[in-house]
Amino acid sequence: MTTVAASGPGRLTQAARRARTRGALLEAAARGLSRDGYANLVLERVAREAGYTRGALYHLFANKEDLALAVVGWVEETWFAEVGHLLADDTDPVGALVALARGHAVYCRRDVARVMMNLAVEFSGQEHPVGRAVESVGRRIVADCTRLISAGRRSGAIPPGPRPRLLAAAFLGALDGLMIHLSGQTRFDVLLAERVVRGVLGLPP
Amino acid sequence: MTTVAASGPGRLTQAARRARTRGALLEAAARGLSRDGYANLVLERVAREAGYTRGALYHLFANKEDLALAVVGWVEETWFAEVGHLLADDTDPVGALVALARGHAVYCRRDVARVMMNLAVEFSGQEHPVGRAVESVGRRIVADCTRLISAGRRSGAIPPGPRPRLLAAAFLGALDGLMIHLSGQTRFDVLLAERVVRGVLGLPP
DNA sequence: CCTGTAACCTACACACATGTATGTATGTGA
DNA sequence: TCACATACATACATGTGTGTAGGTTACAGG
Repeated sequence: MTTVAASGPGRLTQAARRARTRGALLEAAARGLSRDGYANLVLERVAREAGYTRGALYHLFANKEDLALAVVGWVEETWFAEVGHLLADDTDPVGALVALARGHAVYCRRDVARVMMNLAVEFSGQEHPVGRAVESVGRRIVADCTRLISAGRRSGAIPPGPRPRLLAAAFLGALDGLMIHLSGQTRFDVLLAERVVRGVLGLPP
Repeated sequence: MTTVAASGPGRLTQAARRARTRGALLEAAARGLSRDGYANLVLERVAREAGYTRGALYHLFANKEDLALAVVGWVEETWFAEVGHLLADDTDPVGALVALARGHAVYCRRDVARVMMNLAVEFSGQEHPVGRAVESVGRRIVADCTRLISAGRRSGAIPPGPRPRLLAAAFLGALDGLMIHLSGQTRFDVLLAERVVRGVLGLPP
């Protein structure tokens, strides 16, 4: 019982405390980035919302940039775990793309979903590590979608048109824009997301 | 010739000087807002890009907020002059909406187009005069589109689905997202914009 | 010309947010 | 229980950007 360290009710091991604090700060930072973006994000507020001070924040993260990068990584992980895995199904490309759109719509019901879109817009055209990280995630998703669209073209399920790479970017952009403007509206989000995919791909309703 | 004031080559009347300087500052600010958004916009750089100093800027505009509001007003004007007037045509609702999408795609080829999207994202959920101005423009366009969609529903040109107000917001959101992710790509932008409209409205390709 | 006014620039004061350095309490292992 | 490391708070230094005040040049009317 030396390593477990007297697991009383309020007693936590160092690693557990660290993980809990880090998680709270990450979550608060994600909410903050969703609301205010990177430039307007003030670390004092992030720390306070998590129940700590900036001291704790700078103990867990090197700086503001490092914190934002951690949030991006965290969002990327959860997104791929909940939605992105649908992109692995190569047997039914159109079905997978539609499922992705529907899944993304559901994912976007959380406020955290705005993080990536916010940062993508804020850093577009800039040379900033956070912007690069966001773009990297975007490129990864675009690449997966491109593969599916190409497969759909070969099988004849998707009609001819712009090349797959461009179509994938267009599809994801339109989907993102849709979800942004529909924030809070959970009644028809899935239906509209599906309509957008089919529309961009040139499929009938 | 007292009022015209010796119109030599370099000689300008006061009002003309003022208008020219104001225009240059507005244009530089619009480019700046397109690139950096509001928070990251630094007035020193805006003034320098226009060929002046911050002194001139503060002589022409009350403050940063006032400058941004002027830019929003300017973009609103040019957009309605070039694209928005298409919304007045009530005889063919679907045709008008498609024309709007195509026109918006062309309009978005300019970098200035990102201004509204940038500011909308940055101030979404905030209580800021600039954000309110942007939202006001958005509401105006949504209202016009809603009217057209309702007309299309009544005439049977648009199939049933979510209520017109929501459909209009979805359509414009998807269109904006599309144009953002397609920036620079002028080869298929119009085609894809049209596909998005038809898709969201539930029309066949 | 010559005086007032408008356009514009330079210099300064202030606010605010980041990052760092230092201090304190709590957990960890011998 | 003692020495040490870790989690976290407080206080300070610095940079950067906005807004303002005081000058300088160009225009306008008598």
